[in-house]
Amino acid sequence: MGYDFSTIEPKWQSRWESERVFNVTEDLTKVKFFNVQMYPYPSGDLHMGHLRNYTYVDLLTRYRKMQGYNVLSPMGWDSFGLPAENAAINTGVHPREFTEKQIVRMKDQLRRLGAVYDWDREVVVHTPEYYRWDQWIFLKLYEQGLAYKKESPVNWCPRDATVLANEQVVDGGCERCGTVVEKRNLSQWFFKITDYADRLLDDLAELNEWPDRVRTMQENWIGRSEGCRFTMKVAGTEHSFDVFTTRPDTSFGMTFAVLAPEHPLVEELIAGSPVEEEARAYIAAAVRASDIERVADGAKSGIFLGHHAINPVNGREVPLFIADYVLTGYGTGAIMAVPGEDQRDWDFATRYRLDIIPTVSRPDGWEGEAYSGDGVMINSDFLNGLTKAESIPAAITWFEEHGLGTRTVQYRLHDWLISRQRYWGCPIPMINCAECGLVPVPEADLPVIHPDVEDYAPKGQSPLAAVDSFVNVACPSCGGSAKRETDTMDTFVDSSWYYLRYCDAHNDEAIFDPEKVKYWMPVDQYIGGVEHAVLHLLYARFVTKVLHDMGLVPVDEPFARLFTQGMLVKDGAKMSKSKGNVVSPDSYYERYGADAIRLFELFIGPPTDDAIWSDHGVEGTYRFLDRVWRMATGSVGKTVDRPESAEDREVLADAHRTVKKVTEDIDRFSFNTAVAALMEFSNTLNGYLKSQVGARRVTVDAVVEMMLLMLSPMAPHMAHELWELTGHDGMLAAQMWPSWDEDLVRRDVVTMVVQVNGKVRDRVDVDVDISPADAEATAMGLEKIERWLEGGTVRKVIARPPNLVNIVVG
RNA sequence: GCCGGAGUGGCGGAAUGGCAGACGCGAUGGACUCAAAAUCCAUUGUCCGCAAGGGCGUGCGGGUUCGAGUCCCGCCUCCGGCACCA
Repeated sequence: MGYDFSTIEPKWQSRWESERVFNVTEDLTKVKFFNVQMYPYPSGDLHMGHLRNYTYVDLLTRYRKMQGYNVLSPMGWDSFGLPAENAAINTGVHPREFTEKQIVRMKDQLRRLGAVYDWDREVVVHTPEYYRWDQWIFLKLYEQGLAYKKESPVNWCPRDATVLANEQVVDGGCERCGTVVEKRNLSQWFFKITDYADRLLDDLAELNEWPDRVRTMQENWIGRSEGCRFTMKVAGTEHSFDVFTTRPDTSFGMTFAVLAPEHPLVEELIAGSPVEEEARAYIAAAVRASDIERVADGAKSGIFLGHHAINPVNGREVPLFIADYVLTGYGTGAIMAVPGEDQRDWDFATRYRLDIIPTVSRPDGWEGEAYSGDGVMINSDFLNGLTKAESIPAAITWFEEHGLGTRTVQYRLHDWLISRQRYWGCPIPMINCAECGLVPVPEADLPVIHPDVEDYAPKGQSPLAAVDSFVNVACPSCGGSAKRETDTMDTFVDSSWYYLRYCDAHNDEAIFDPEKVKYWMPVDQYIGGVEHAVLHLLYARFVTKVLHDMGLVPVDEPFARLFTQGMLVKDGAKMSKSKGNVVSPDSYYERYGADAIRLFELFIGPPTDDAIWSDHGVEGTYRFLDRVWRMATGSVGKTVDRPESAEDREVLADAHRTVKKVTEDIDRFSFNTAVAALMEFSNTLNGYLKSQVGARRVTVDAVVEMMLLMLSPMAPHMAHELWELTGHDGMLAAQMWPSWDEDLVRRDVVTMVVQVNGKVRDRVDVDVDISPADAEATAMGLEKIERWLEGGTVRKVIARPPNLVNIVVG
């Protein structure tokens, strides 16, 4: 009977489901393991790149379960968002219908891979059951002042006709469609993530089980800078403005000052002035330009405002400019310019022939550019003679003592812009009343149901605004007529807390039962793509901290251990629909089956690294599985009953060594070498089964059993079928992971390498406990070695028994 | 520019400072077959040599060490992230 995966696979898939093998409840007698992958957007077809991730997650679910953990591995759908809406615009199919069809398809594909989940806890974002609690979270943030509406310059994608969060602007373009993002002044909803900037930064230190890469990316994104903020007066006026600098030590080198074109003071300074017209044109151009356009040419331009600012450290009056290299969104939107120590200021000063006064002594020969390195202070009055490191705090102290400035911390992180002018998202639960202003929807009125519309096309405001029955509402406060907020929430709000909902997915009284969250949280293993390093992973940490501060979640970091898998690459690009290089698993399912695909996904390379797709690879893992099948079903060699021989014992010992290796490899996420170890053992077993005397039946039974246990998380269908065929009771998934016997693993005789001057010249089998002296003697006595020693003097012998002896000859 | 990561056979990749190339793919030869597929066996870094054997070899140049793919210093190339962030 051959390896017929096409009947085996559906059989076990339905048994795992119908026998509820992977459905769990809170069980205080067991150690929990909360295994979560970043839930997918239901985009339809899964390709080989997706299957890699799903295989990793499923392997861990099955492996940890066999180790006795109470494993929760849930699944959900990030089902709000632009793709469904765009599909609706193109095809006229309602996003809900489109999305729900995709979910059905994807579930089917997960099933076909043999991926198992606790489907009782399925979370579907676009259902009122779920998004109701998005709205609830919004209200809680609003209560605490952590959600607010404000007019500010925001990123606008003209193609998707919606605003975007800073995190969703990639290389100056829209994360979704790539269109160059514009700046617009709009009134938008924000979450005040900057209140948590320090904690989000500091707590990264606790996340030891996160990849350094991700931690560094978050660190850079939060972008904490320590420095000094001080006020500068505009000479001859009542006006003043604040500047922020990380280099207060260079204040004596200030030779001009710059305001961002959008700075509020600019209007007052130019009104009625000779430069008004020129300045207005410059400002208009700067405001209109996208960020990348502003950066593009690299040349610094600006306009002298006809005013001077007073440098507080020495009273010097310096010319005041507007220039678009100063950004309105960072610091105070105004700078003191120190061309001697800042290259941007240097470039500007050179162009406009402004003074350059060095304040830090240069290395010999340094000229033609700004110097930002270390040195001794010069031209700097009371700072002269100090080093850069000494003079930064000294300068801040001076500002503080004179009441002119303060030590401050500046973040690159901005508040999270969460409102979107699109249809397919969670409605923001706010009402605008002419009498009462902004009024939150009372909790009892949640959910604010997302209404159907006829026309999904983006128009610069949410399509919901066209639904009169949705928009017009009685004010919850005064009862008068009022209008609903029609913007929807960024889908990253949905995904910032879904893992918490898994703990209690269908609670309709509360967002979740804190007791259940207490049992399951934190997520023990979180798996997903590194592309979420600063988006989702930062937002999720923020929301968890807020809910923690509210006393709802016991932990203040959601993900104890993070694993970011590499991408699957084909034809030099990440496998993706948009690149048109996807490999569909369909034909591979038909030819080789799910287990061979899974095994190849594991074997293809280190999970953290990108891997290159190879059409032949699956064939290799299929051959391996087919060989295991034949060995386990007795069609290879013959077995006999006889007492145990040394050879039998060695095969058993090898099986134990394999268990040890596979266990350690899975624990360190080295799945490719775990598979290789199993292949290696199968080669050993194959040779043993074909041995002249015949393999010993008891030994074969024992090692095949171990092999099936190890294969269970990797190639579960075949392993389960063979488990049953070889006469075992109970389902394989419910068995314990095998352990190994250290006495068997230990080798009595090992191969010792003998080197002469570091080059391997011979090998010899020795007792594992050989003493250094005996090892040396054995090595020196080898015929081949003696030849290498002839004519030389032995200077030194390094003995590292039982592995190596190195003889140094001079 | 700054911050990460990586460079090993024809290919994917292995290797707590101790036998470089495990395992797999591909290739070559053989067995089985009328033939093919499947399967099985063998070979497969490179150079010299009939062989025994030896030389060389982990991006480049140095160093530490009895011994370096691995550690240190200086480069090169590629990939990723951040970037007029004051």
